[in-house]
Amino acid sequence: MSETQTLHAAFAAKIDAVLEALEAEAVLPAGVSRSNVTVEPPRDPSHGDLATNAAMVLAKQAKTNPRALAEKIVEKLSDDPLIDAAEIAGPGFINLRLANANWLREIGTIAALKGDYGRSVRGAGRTVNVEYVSANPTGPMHMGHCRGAVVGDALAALLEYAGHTVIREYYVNDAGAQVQTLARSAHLRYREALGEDIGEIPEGFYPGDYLKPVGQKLADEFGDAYVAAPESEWLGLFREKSVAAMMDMIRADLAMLGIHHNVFASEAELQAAGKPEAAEKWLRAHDLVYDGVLEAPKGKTPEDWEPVELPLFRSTRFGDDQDRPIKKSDGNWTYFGADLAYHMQKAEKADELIDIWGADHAGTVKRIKAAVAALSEGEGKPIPFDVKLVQMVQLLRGGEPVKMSKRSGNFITIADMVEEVGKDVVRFTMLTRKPEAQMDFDFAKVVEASKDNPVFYVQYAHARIASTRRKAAAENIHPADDSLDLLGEAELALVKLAAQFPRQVEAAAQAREPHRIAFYLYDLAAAFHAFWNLGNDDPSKRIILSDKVNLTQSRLFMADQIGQVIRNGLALLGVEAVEEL
RNA sequence: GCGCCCGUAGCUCAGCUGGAUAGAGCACGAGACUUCUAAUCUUGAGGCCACAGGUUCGAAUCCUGUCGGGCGCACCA
Repeated sequence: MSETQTLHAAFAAKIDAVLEALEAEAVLPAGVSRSNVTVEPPRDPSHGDLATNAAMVLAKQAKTNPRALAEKIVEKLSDDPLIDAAEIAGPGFINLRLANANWLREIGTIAALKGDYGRSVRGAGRTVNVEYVSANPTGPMHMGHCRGAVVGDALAALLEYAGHTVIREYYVNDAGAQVQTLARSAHLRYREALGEDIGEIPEGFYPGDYLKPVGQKLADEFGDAYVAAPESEWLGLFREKSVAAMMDMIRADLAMLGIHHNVFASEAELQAAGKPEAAEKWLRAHDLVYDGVLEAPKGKTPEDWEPVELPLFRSTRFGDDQDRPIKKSDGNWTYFGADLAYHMQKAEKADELIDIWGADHAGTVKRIKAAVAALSEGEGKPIPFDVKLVQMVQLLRGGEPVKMSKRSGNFITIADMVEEVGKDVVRFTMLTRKPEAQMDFDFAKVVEASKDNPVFYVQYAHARIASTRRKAAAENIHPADDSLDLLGEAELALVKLAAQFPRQVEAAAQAREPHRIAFYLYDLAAAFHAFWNLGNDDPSKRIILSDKVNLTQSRLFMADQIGQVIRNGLALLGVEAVEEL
């Protein structure tokens, strides 16, 4: 065990070694799968510090009963000096009571590892591409994008912390009809900037004021050169310029949330490089694309529906309800056709792909998963691919829904939100709910400085620790670790919870669920507040005791490490750890 | 009609990929401020985990069906 191995890692390894040994003794069959074995703190603390289900999970494979197997495991653990007691309980749990030295040592481990306490190598450097946001470059970021942006960003940070190499990617849909509309809308604003009265923005154009500066810039750059020119002369140019302007705006919006992507992948470039053609060719060669006619949609048949022959991808082979067109009848690629090629492109540089989508795209998950399965399995290296859907957020203000109208360009933007309630509130609130459940976001509630608001609660715990340190420093007492053995049960209980952080990181990363970190931090903060308040009833339990310098130094040192864990967790969520409120 | 997500305390939500007696916050009842920040804490009450079957040593968790809520169901993105 190295100096800086976390307690969690050490005991997981210990159990693993025992099982390995039992395998060598043929108590367990060779090559038995240990993936279901867990080592974790039991819910009920009276059951000890750690519990493992190893005996129950492996009993069947070992052709014995759980308790008999548990005895063999306990036998190997009982002479370990770091374990005070190993007991078999219930149906075959093994409960471990750890020597206090473990926890005192863990305080030192946190202090030594600092910002790296909780960092894991579990990901083994495997490259994961997380694609998130990918909002169309036709306007500012609005609320609909916010949750996916925050969840994707926190997930990326979490995976990185868990030992993966992470590519944060944004797919820029700069090739479809929507960006042509953008270009035409920008052309209107361009004429407006040159003094023309354009009146009401017509139906079918983007009406938002955010295009005015774009028009002005185009006017400054090109004068009146394109006012009367045919569309063919300016459409491409204006598209490029206005998309670039939109992306600048989007990047600025994302920066307000603390989000920065590594890669902005252009759909137009993807198409210019002939990637969709290459994908189609490959799929046709493997009989996964054929020319066929779609059935009329069931339930409601559109009036203008007519059967047309199109190149179809056999997504039904992979569980989709219908084969899906990759090209439109006008010869352009469908969104799906290009997206399929795009995923192939992402897979070239990653071992694993994750997409974060809004729930309104749920209907297209099957086809894209089918496509990735087809492309990667066909090439003999299946790429794990996951689409995480984030559900809708309903905006409220004092319980009343906030009205928005997309048509008039009147919607709540991310910039509005961050300005009103702050980045930390937006991020933390979005992360204190599992993404697949719908959520309400009430402007009135999230800014309340305590009640329904976990952000302040967690930050307050961190601020209290900082304030205590300042207060002690004024008395010339500073944190020190040379007499940690003065710490009692109350402190150790807190340390035990903090020691769970590395395990929480691994579990959250494996499940791809950053919200678990938020809930864990809430629990840790609650434990700290409770610890703090012990000093109200019993002054000897206060952290600062002027007449007991050694104990004070130790408590300060311990508290600092709790603060460190809170900082590490908040960093994963992209939330500031403040020194005072 | 079909697909996906959700349904856990009065309300808002967790529940660690199937574990031991299902947990927090708010609200409600009872308490703790000459303080290291009471922006906090202690304590009580509150549950047929939507419903019905199934899988097994064991289910809130997995499977099937029913009911209820949300989202989607073009060659749109």
